[in-house]
Amino acid sequence: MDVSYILDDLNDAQRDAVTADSTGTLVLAGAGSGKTRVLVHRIAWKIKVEGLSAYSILAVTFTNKAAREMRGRIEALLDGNVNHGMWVGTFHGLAHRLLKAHAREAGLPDNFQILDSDDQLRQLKRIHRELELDDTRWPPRQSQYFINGHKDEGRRSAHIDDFGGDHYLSTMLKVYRRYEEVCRQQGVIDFAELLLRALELWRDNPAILDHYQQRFKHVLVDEFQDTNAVQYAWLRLLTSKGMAMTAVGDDDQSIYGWRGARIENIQQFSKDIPNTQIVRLEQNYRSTGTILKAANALIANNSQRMGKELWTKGEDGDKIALFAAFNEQDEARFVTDRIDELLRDDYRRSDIGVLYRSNAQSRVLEEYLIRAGVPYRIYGGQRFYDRLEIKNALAYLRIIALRDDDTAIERVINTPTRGIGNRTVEILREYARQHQLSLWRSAVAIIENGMLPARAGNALRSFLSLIEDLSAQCQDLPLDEQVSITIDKSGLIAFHEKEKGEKAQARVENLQELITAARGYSSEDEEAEPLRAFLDQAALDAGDQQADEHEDSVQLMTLHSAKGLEFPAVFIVGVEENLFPHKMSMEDPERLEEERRLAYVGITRAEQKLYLSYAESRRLHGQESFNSLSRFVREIPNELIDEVRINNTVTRPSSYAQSTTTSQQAAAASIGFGLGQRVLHSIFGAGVVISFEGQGASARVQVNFEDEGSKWLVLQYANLQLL
DNA sequence: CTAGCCACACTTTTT
DNA sequence: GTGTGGCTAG
Repeated sequence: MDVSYILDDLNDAQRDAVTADSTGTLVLAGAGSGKTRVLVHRIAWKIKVEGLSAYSILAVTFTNKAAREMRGRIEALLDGNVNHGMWVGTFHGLAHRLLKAHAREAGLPDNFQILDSDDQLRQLKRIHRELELDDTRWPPRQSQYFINGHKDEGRRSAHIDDFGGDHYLSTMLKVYRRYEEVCRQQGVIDFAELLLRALELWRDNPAILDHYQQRFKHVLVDEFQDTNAVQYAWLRLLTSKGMAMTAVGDDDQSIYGWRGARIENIQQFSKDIPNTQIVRLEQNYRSTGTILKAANALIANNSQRMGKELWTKGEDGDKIALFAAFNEQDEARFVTDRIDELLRDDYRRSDIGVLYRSNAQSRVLEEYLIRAGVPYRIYGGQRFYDRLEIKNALAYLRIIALRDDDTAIERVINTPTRGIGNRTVEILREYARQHQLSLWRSAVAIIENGMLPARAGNALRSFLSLIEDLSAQCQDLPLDEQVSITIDKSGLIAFHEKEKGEKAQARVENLQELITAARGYSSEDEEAEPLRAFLDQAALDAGDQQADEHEDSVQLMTLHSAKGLEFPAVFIVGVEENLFPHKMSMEDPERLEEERRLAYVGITRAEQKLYLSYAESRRLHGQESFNSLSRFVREIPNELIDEVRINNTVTRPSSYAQSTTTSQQAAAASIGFGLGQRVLHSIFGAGVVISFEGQGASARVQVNFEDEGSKWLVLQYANLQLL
């Protein structure tokens, strides 16, 4: 059999990775080095050459998009049917599949529902109210972060020590315990729970684990640097009897530490698995030599790397353009002007990516792009199935599928408003709590008992019959008609139509789009009831296909969402201290390194042209601030950078003390300090002013002290002396 | 119970 | 600048 097509067109390192015969194979795949290709070809190699059955292969990714792409490419490389029986999916999707198959053993009801982060937060808000916690002192978001953080590490409330009643910990624990209880009662599980339960399912049921261990002989993991503790433990458990595992990842592109990703898992891998072969993919097929040199130089400032240096056979290409903007408007103008120039040079709009650190930065860019008549698309942002109107529609469908879905009832019992106010819902909740019933059953009981005032009772009764009517009408109809009837009869369409503003129309359109999505939906699992399957899929898939627009447009996105993408021309805007690296991440060296990896991700998105820009003065959240050029730019060798000179603005990127512009000078004069000014503080000693913001009494300066590191000081109280 | 007003906060995001 | 949530008047 001719299998040369599997290895042709691969470089030596890629071939090593594809054909490696070790128990553990760790592929350190640099940006643009053909990572997915290696994964797909390795699967083909295992099947076609080593004779492994597709049935015994498990491939795990983080996003549905990556899973889809992998499946598509496997099909393209092998003939369509060969991959039948192969498990390819996201961690969460596979966990869901396992739990559906073994719900009882996992301690879950057969019809358990997934609680997405939005519903989780709403639930926590309710718990906070129930426990009479003051929202300002105890923000529900914090509880959410606390709970998810611990679950990502595999800890349930019972595993956490409150150190003898520490106030913060014991309060958080109280919330965590109550949350676990409510979830159990309602038969819902959140995203972190999905993974944790799947792990416990295997850990506590040796027979089930054994079944999957017999089956999966080779496990492949994509974006391995993003795995958290539970995901890694799950993989280890599955492969603990010496099955092969291939992990593909890049420690330099680990940017999700804040949501539980453990970069250490990469180092751990070769320690845990005897006979691990490490393959480095360093040849880059994406970017010019200049861009790669910049990326290499930047990332070399991080400690504790596995070590890797990108190179290309291609040309050095253009230098990196650096523009010092006067303010964020000037920066946006620079970006739009250059985009115009690129478009004149026959770049397509979709060839251009504009990346920023935080979402708030997109507004000004959008204004200027609109003014210049350049179509753009904001990539990422709110997902289709997360939109308010879509979640409302799905809530109705969920109630139709299962009356006892409390989360869904809470969401739409008074949306659109129908006279069921807080008081009535409170009575319902109380009744439900006391009698251990779902909200739906409580509502039925309360009406029968006549426990409500006439008006509220009528309102509630009409809600119940609305659902019953809807349910009866939807019986046996095709999925899209069920959706169509539901959004119409529930009054959601009318509700959103009469909302004011442009948003109203978009919301109605999204609801129409949901019908289209339902029409196009077909479950892989033909046994499952279509509505149920559709709802599960909606919970696990962001549905960004729906949000796709097809007009050729410039792509705007955060640096995080740019990971995995590439563009012939890339702009990275706002390369300023305090913004990028973000001020929330500057104190902690590990988080600073993660910011640097984010910069590395950004730079390596560019194929040919890279533009960096920063603003000497920036208005963000209504506050004006003055920041210096990002340290990340200063870590790029000078000879790779071309300073753009426009309007007599000349900048020297390599030092803090830059030429100042009039506005900065004026602001500096008004508070008495400029960037680079040496000052003396009575306690902290000598330091240098590295940025400042605000005016008058609220003016603050950031000083980098020689001994104490950098601190923000309120000017009024700091008593700084000029040196 | 609802609507309208004001205060407040605000990194990054997938499932 | 924008969205969310709490409070108050009708």
